[in-house]
Amino acid sequence: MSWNDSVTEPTRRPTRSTYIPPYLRTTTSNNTTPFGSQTDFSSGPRFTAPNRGRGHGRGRWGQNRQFHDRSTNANPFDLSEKFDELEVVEDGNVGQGINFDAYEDIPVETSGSDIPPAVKTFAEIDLGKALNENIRRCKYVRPTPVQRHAIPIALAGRDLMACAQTGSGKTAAFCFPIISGIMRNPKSMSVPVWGGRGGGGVAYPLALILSPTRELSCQIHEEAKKFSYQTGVKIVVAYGGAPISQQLRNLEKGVDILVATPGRLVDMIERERVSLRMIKYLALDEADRMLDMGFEPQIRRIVEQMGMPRPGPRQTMLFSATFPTEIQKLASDFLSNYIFLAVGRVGSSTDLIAQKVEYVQEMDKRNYLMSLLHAQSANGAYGKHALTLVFVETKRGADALEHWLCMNGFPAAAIHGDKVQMERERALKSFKTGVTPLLVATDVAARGLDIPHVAHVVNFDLPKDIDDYVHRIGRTGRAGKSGLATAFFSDKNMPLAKSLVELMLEAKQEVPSWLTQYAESSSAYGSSGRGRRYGGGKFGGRDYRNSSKYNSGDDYNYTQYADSYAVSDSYAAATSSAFPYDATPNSAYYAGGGIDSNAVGSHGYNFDQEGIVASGWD
DNA sequence: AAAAAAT
Repeated sequence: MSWNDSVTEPTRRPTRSTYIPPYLRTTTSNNTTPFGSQTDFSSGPRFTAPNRGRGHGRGRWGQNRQFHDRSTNANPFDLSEKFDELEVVEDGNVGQGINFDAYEDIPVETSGSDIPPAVKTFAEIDLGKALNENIRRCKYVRPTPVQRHAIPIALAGRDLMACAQTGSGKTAAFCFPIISGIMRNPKSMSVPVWGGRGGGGVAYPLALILSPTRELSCQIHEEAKKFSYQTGVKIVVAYGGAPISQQLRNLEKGVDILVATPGRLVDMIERERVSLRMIKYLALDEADRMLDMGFEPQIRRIVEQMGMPRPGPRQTMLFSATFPTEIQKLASDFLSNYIFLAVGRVGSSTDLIAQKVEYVQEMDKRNYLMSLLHAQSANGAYGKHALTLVFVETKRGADALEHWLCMNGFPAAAIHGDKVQMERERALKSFKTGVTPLLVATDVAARGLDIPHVAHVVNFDLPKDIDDYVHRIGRTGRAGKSGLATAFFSDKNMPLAKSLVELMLEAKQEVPSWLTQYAESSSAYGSSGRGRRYGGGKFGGRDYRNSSKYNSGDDYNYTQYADSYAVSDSYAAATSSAFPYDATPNSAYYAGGGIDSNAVGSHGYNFDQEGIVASGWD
């Protein structure tokens, strides 16, 4: 079945309010650069037009063109922040650092009608030459489990609600099909928006990717640029806190995929600089977050009231590591005959993250953290190769703890929503580069951010919601590497006890007996997060449509099975461009320079569970 | 109750 059978072919983008230079009105399908050869720009009617407008008029075309070329053709695979002594692994050695065992028998649940079968290799999917080349450049050898299932579904034009563990390659799972789909319809590909009198024209992106934080949008943009290198597919990012002018200029150069945070996008739509009329692909990253109480009205407005095509003509993909039932119900408004996909233990952390919970009184938290950091430091598990991310509850608390840590000789940065964007980015960068191997963060950093070398996540203040906990600890243990998560549990956290215990049991973690007792007594309050999963260690039943009161459909398939991945055939985790450090063997993480679990707390930790590399753990 | 997201 061809693409066009299942999805309405987009018409040519409107030209009423945009001017498309004649030489761009027909593009060939195999252009490897967005504009074809440079000679196209050596002459032509566009240069004969007088300068006008705001100085971005026709006379600037040549300059814009050059600038654009430089920005899009710059090789995105160069890693500016690569740590010196680590090298990108060569082809053939990829996978060396992956904990293959952890991905054996990974549970997979799919439900919905006519589910396209999963693939085992990228070669089985025809993503096209340019994308295949980029997959090679990214050193992705095999698709990750979520990619194996999600990509065929997306390529078949189907709507998708996908749950996959943190750090399992979700970004690529929705980017590849979008880029591939856009390339299959070269006629619809974007051309520069004509900057007319009174300020710019309207950009008509074909795909929209929304995410809940600015930093995450940036990260998705960076990833997507790698995936779309030399495909001619143009990707622009738009988010708040940065001058809108440059973002608007980027839009004028043409946009196929717009990555955005909601507020700035709405602003641009209201300014009539972006139209959603031509959107064919919509992806919500961290979809449950996007649809929770604070965000939902804004997202609903964007998706339902700002000119975007309806589900059906539009293909919608929702991704998250967690998907509460109530949110699934909300999300189904945006979807049409969708497939539900869950890879890994839904809403659980990966087995790669060792979770510890310490009982610490509020007043003792700082001292406890200090001793923990000293122990790490003495163990060599502190520094730019072993970053520690500390989550706190409030913005004020983040500033206070950052200050206190610095005063006590631990260079820390802090990131939260009260900082201006430049400070936020500076904090993140100094953390990533190891200038400050400590980052104190609010939930702004809880989701999606991929920071290599986060060896330890400390929940200085535990979140109220177990899902937030899942996302927070997911900042470590990424791309098949193991990590450590330590939580400071105080009396305030009683309501979380039950769901925390359930989660830890599901992840085969050792649960302290005091916590089990708390969980049992707190269950009297009837509170278990939203009380919906982690029960009985059984997997499945996550698609709310499968609960009996919803399941009345006839042509409805429900599949629950364990994907068996032979060890040697296991996946090469998302690799080098995004995660340039996979050459580091897992064991080395704990054996040298890593966290020795016995060194980080007052109690000896005796982990002996699957999924954790034994070395260093005794 | 907090956090995030436009100016």
